[in-house]
Amino acid sequence: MTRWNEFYVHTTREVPSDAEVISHQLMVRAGMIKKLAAGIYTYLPFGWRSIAKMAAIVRREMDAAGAVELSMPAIQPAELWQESGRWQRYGRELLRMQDRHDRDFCFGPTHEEVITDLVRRDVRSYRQLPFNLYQIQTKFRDEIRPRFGLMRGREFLMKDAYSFGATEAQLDEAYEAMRRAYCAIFEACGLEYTMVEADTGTIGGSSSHEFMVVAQTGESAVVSCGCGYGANIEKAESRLPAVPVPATEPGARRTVPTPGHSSVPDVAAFLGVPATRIVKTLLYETEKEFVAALVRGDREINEVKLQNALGCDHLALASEEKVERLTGAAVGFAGPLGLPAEVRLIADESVRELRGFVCGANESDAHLVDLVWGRDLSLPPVADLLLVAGGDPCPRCGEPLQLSRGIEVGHIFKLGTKYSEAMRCHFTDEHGAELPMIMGCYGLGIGRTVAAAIEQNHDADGIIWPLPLAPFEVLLMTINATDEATRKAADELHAALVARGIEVLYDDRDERPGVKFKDADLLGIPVRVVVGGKSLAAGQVEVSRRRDRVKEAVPVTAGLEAVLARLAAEGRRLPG
RNA sequence: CGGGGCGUAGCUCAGCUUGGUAGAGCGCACGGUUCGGGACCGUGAGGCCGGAGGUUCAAAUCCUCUCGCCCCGACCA
Repeated sequence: MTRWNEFYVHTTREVPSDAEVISHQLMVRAGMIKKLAAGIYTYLPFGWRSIAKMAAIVRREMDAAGAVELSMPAIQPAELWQESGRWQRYGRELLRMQDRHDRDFCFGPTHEEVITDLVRRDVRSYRQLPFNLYQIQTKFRDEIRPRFGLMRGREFLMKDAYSFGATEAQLDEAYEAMRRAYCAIFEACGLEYTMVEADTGTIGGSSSHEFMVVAQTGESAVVSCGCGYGANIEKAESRLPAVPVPATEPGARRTVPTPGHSSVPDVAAFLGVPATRIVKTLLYETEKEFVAALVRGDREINEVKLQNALGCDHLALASEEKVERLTGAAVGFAGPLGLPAEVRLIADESVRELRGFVCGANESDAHLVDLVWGRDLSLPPVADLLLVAGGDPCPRCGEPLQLSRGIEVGHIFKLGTKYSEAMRCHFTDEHGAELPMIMGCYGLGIGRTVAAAIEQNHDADGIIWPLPLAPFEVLLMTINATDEATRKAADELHAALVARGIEVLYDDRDERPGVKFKDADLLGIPVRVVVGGKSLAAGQVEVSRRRDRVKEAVPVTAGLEAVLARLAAEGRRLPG
C-alpha cells in the first residue's frame, strides 16, 4: 500500500547542470538518486525499489546457477592486499585509510583477496570443491573522473561471484554456468545486450567476456560481426588486407626534406605517397623503459595490446621534451632508424609487409623514403598492436566489422591460479598432491544495469520502465482527489489491485491533473490508471500503458481486469 | 596529474568588467480564481554571495590563499 503522499518521492522539472546523459538526468528528475559527493549517491526510495528489483533478479539467477550468497566486509586490511601484491599495484583508485592504531585498510573495490583468504582457511580437499560464492555489496573505487550518475560512480553496488575448483574442467563449467546466468539476467531485465570478448588486462587469466548493453552513450567501444564474433575494442582483432607493394623495386634509401610536415596526412600529401606506405612511430614510456611502437600510417595503436605485449604496468605517450631528447628532432619526425639503443622497438603486423616505405628521419623537418626491411634496417619484433576500426575485416569470417558503443554491465573472468598461488589457497587432490585452486570471478554492476535500462528505455517525457525493473507496476492516479466519488472509486480499485499482489503507487495528491500526468510520464511506471473527471462521471476509468500511451476507457467494474491484461502484456505472470 | 570553467535562495541562473542597501524564474507557504497534460492573480518566507585573510570609508564585485564541484585530456576493473 503506497500512497504518494506517504511515500518519499520528489520530482523536479529542472535538470541539475552536471547531469549529461539521459539516464542520469531522468534518475535525478524522477527522484531516484541524490548526489552527496562526486560519484557518491543516495538511493532514494523510488530508485531503491528498482535497485532491489534488479538485485532480486540477480539473486534468483545466481541461486539457480548454483552459486551461494554471502556478504564480506567492505573494509579490508592492507595485509591481504600486500600479500596479493595489489597494495602497490592498484594505485590511487584504491581508497586507503587507517584506523586509530595507524593500521592500513582500504575500502574494497573488489574482493578477490578477502574471498581467497576466507576459502584457504576453510577448504582443504578436492572433495570440498567446486563451489561458487557471491555477494551483492557496496564497492568503492576512487575513479579519477566519476560521471554519468550511477553509470560511473565511485561508490556503487556490484554483484561479485568467485568460483573455486580443482580442475580446469570445473572452472570451465562454472564459467559457462555464469555465462548462462548473465544471459538470463539481462534477458529478464528486458535489455538489448551483447556478450563480447574482453581484454584480461592486469588481472590476468585466460578468458574473459564482457556483457554490454547497447547504447549510444556507452563508454566502451565494441566491434561485432554477423558471424557471431564480438569483442571489446581493446581486445578486437582483425585481418587487414595487404597493401599492394609498388611494382618497381624501391630505389636506395634517401632523406628528403619535409619542412613543417609532421603529421601522417601532411607527409602523405606532401610526398605524394599513400598513408598506407608510411610507418608511424610513436614513442611511449613505461615504468621500465622507452618504447617506439610502429604502425602503418593510416592506423592507430591499441595501447592495451601494446601494454600486454610489453608486459608493463604503466604505459603513456612520452612527453614532448622526452621525444625531442630521444629523437633529436621535433615531435612528428620520429622513425625506427637511428634511435638510441635504450629505446625498445616493437612493430604492429601492419608494417611487416611494407616495402619502400616512408618514416621519420629522427631529424627535424625530414623523412626517410624508400626503406626496405632487412636492407636498410631490421624488422623489430612484431605483435598485434592494431586498434581495430569499423569496416575492418572480421578475424573469423572476413566480413566487415561493425563498430558500436555499449555500457559494460557484466564481466566474467577465468582467473586461474593467480590469487590462489599468491595467497597459498591450496587443496589436496585425490593423489595427495597440494595444488592451488582454480578460480573464476564474475562481476555485475547493479546500479549501472538499472541506469543502462533507462538509457535504453525512455522518451522525451521520461522513463519507460521494463516491467521487471519498474519500481512499481501500476500508477493509479485521481484527477480530483477531493471529490468523494473519485476517491471512493480509486480507493476501491487500489484495494483490489493490492489484494492481487500488484505493486501500486497511488497518486492521491491534491494536485492539478497536468502535474500528475507529467509526473506519471516522468516516473515511467508501466501501467497507468486514471480515475475521475468526465470518464468517472460516465462510470469509467482510463487504463493505459506507458510504452504506447494508448488510452482505453473501461467501466469501473472492469478496471481491475483491464489493468491485469496490460500487466500480462508487459510480461507479468499473474498468480491464479 | 595537465588544461579550462563554476561556487550568489531548495533548483536553474543574473549581478562581478566599472566596489556603494541582495536579484529573476521555478519551487515553497497563505488567500482568491481555476481544475484531463507542469494554470493565473495577490501576499509572504527564505541568503554569513563556499571558507579564510588582505586592499578600501565601503567588497558578492578587486588581490592572495584554501575547500568543493563541473568539463576536456591523460588514466582505469
